[in-house]
Amino acid sequence: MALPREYLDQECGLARSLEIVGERWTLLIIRDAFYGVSRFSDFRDHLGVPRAVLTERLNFLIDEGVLERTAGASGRDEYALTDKGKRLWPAMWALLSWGNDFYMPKGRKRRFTHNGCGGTLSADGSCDSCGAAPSPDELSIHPQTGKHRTAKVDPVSVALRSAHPLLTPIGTG
Amino acid sequence: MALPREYLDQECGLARSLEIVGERWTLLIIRDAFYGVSRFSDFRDHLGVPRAVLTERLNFLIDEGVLERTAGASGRDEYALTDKGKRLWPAMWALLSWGNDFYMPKGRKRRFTHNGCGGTLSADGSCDSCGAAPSPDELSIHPQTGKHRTAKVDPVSVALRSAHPLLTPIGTG
DNA sequence: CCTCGTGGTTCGGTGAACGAACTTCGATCA
DNA sequence: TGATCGAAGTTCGTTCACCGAACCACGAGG
Repeated sequence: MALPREYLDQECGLARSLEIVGERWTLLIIRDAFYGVSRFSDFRDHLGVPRAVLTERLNFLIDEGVLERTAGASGRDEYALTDKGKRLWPAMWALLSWGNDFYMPKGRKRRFTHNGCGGTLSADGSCDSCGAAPSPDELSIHPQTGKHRTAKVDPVSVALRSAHPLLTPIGTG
Repeated sequence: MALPREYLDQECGLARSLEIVGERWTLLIIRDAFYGVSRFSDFRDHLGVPRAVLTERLNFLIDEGVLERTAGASGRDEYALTDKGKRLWPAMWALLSWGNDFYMPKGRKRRFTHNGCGGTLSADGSCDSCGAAPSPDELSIHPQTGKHRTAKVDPVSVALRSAHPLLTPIGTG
């Protein structure tokens, strides 16, 4: 298997999860999919992951039903989260939020807002305005307010410098 | 660094989190710490992780302030989660819950209950009885109801076959 | 027909993880 | 006192996943 050398006989949902999304790069690929990245070369350019690894991860996630591949317009493959994949949002947000709290300086955090009411997503995943726990398709991501250390020029980095709803394909050209 | 070969210039809380807890075994070690595992040999026997890797992970997590080491009674080292480590609980639970939903058969899931009211922890991290979102020190873990495929005999596996509050050292003798 | 971009595959090198053997140290036992 | 034991590592040779660079097949555009 392409698993991270399985976590043998750990009879626990966490071990099962880590066998699917616990390998290097996998959660960053899924994060980018939430951000609206859909094309092989965009994942590749934004993350800097080796092609062979990206190929393997995408195929594995498709096999597991986390992503699905469709032949997009102009023949280019497109990758998108399935419902099962979208249900990784709470885990994504919890990890992202913990990293924000302990490792990101104030001005460098990306902000997520609730589309309906305009509130900001707080650490526990609820909207600080209406109190609901929005699903990812009700959220938008906002660029960091601080200066960028290294101004990356790949289409995804550029697109993420303006506000953008989650799960909506990023304009790449 | 002992990092998983850093996720370079990903200016994102998720990438930062993964540099701390994204390496193989790390989240399982933290899970066991939530379950009350505190001694080197118990982590080792329960997880089956190589000694050298366990040494490295524990030291790294201590350096990062996720765990702390204390000289326990009888001279044995003891490891416990810090407050920073405990704040990984929402991420832990979200991943565990996703794995439960998609990969664990009904009878094999461990149940978590809210100590005060006796309610069961639901997928979104709230108590299905009182509606609160309990912190880990308000929770207890309950054994799986189904038959065990392989009856492991290490002290931690044995202890987890009966109900036990989280973050409370497991009796190992 | 030639060129370019996309989405790969192949390949040699490197570093991390693996299991087994060995070491150190304090407590226990004869 | 000397022998034994277990806990917590360290060392070591092998294996395996990840890495970057090069190569390849295909379709679109000129």
